Amino acid sequence: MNTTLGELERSVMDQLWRTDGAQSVREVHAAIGRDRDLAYTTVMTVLDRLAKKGLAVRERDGRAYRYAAAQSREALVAEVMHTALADDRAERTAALVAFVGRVSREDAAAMRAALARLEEAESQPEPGRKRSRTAGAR
Amino acid sequence: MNTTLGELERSVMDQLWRTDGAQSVREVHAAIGRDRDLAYTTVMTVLDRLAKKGLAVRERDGRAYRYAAAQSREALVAEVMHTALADDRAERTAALVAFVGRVSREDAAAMRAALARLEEAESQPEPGRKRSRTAGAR
DNA sequence: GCGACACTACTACACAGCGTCGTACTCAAC
DNA sequence: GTTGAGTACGACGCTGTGTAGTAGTGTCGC
Repeated sequence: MNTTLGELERSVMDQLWRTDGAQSVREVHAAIGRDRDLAYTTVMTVLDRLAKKGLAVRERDGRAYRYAAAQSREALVAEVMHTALADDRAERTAALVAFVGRVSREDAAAMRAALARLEEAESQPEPGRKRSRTAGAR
Repeated sequence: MNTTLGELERSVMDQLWRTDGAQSVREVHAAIGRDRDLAYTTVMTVLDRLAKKGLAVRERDGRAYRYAAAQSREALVAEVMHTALADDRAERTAALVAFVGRVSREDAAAMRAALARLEEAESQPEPGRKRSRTAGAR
């Protein structure tokens, strides 16, 4: 899946993420159109392309379709970051080191916490304990 | 800077990274040409575009130019990963958590080590100690 | 000094992705 | 059956990328 989004595509995805449930083309059009003047069909086309790329999913609602983001924004970002990494072990490590080397203090703290939780989860593989854990999409 | 590379552009960058010093168009062409049959000027054009994008730097060498990668592969990967992250604090954190949540064991270890070194470097800001540290580009 | 060479600069063309719409077709409700 | 909302499909221009040819220019051997 090509995750390189254009500007309008990104705006539309933002709108999908901004709202919880699925939205009709008209709703997305209305929301996006507040800033930019776009034809209804333009938004429809973008939504259609997004669905074809797998970034959005759609469901029938009577005659119309309703669109929703296929995955949360953070999941997509994480995926992009992962695909940026090479396959080669040494190169992955080098890139990760370079990445970590320039994150902000807050970012570093967030990563430490996440890593700690990861370790914790691995060290006690009892399926009985129902930890809330990271819980992918919100 | 647009870091979305095409396939050939990526091959050329790989070749630049593979070798230490700067390379002439002819050298890059020869190296790339082992796998694919390309015209000399094709490679030259790509190298030129890469330089215009800031991904490669070139220096005169007599009549010819010699090209080298502007930054190490890991630095570029790290940059791509950074630009993937949003500006919004909460979103950054969420994305980082999602990212960390699906790294391999080795990746996690590498990140832990890098974070530890980061912390260590911050906790003792004595400028006297010349630590070798991560040493950005190689 | 001049021609052969080696390079670079400039230009071009096809194809794909994205922004942007228009038009035709299809149902359901009057 | 007419109308209105919505979808499907096609289209056009622009930009980026893969690919390469041709012209211009400086260097080197004779």
